[in-house]
Amino acid sequence: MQSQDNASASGKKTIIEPKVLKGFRDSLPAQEIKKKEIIHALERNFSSYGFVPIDTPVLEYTEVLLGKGGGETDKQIFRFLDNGGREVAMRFDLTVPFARFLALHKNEIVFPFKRFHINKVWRGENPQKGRFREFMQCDFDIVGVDSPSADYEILSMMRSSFDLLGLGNVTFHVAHRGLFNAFLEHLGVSDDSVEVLRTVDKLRKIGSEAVRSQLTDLTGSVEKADDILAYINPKESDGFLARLERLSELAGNEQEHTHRMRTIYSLLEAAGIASQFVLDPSITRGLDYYTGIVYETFLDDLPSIGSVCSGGRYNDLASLYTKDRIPGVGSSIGLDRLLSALEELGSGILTEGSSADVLVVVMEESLRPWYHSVGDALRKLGIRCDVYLADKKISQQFKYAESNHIPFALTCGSDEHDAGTFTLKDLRTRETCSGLSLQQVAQRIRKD
RNA sequence: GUGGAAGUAGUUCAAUGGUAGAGCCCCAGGUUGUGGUCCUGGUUGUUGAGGGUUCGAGUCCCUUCUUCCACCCCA
Repeated sequence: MQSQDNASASGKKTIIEPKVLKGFRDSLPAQEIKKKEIIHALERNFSSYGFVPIDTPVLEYTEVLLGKGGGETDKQIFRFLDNGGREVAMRFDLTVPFARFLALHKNEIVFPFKRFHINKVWRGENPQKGRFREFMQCDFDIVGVDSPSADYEILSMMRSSFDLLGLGNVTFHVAHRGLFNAFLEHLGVSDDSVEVLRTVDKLRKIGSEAVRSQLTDLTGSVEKADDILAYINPKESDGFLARLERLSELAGNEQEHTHRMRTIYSLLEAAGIASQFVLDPSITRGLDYYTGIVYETFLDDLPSIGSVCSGGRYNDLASLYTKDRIPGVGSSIGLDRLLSALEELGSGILTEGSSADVLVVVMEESLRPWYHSVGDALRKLGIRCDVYLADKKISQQFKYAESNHIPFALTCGSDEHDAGTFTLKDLRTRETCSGLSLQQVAQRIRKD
């Protein structure tokens, strides 16, 4: 604003186009308030399980993020030389930095260690529906212990998280990577296991027939392709345990992983939440570091959006950075995708994002000091209070409140000032109540 | 990275190759010790950007950017 004079003095001012980068976006208050609400709800839930928050730097050494292999040119990560000539990269997930974090701080951490991490990550891939170059990820993991209890607790926390977001209609599809690998070994195709896993992972997307032909190409055998399809397509009628037994048989009566899954399931049953968990052997997760249980989460009311929370057990994640073996199990919520799902489903959890509980209307400019003191008094009573800051007509002030979804207005003039009473107006019903004390005002607002 | 569609006011959309418009929003004013109606007036555009064809381009052609959709990929 101040620069306008300078600009006119020097003729035309050059305007810089206020654009944002491809795949990046601003978040306006209406959006940001909702996002923060979700995050707070999740944080409260995680804390209630004894999880603690951590953070890691946005930038890491490129070699740390890419790992030793680092051969793949496709890695779509933001990387550059910093001013000191260091090769740096922006984190593309929260898991790899966490592994580095564990290796570095393993002696300062008490295991089992339960942490959550909600923050932004960056990937340079092409943006499309629900996929951006900058997005929020929400990770929660238990490391330092390889037990069914830990596996169960992550699942339990996933369920309670969706429940408290008003998304009770979710189904968790779980499988076991170790069991699947045992099956592939039994079948004699373990050499191609990574490719097979990736192909199987596409089942939901490209369908049975396409997967079958791809598997045939991959294994060079129609029989083997059909065997794999038989593994990943369980009978509809079978329940969790019946499916598990069948998978175990197909894997040559595999015992260890089968037993683990049985134990996890019994924990889910004991908690009374087993019905929301489906054994779905087609879930593999494309990532190759998973070794145990893996899972993806689908909204029953909006399956088209895909998985909104996925993860699994990895028993050698930190091995890139330390000789110590640090087992872990964790899960990750795609917050942006979840938020768009909540909006599409019209979830009641998302309020309209009010900036304050009450607006103190400035009826008379001369009373402005008093209005400010009333605001302070209400804040001390725990009320979010907005005192109108400009010199505008009352109608404008009401419009301001409406635009910001502020539910109440305090409309007091000299009469109230002299009498020491307050008039509160409910802006939604337009009901006005006069002669209130400040405590009564706070009480009415709180009751809302 | 590959392919398809689309970009016009803050927003939603118009405009046979012939002067860029409307609704909503926004702003100012009128009326009112308390805003939803009403009245008056007003702002808003390098038609995403750059080039070309044409007497003339929002419209046709090329390039580029962005968005959306699909593929690839998803550590």
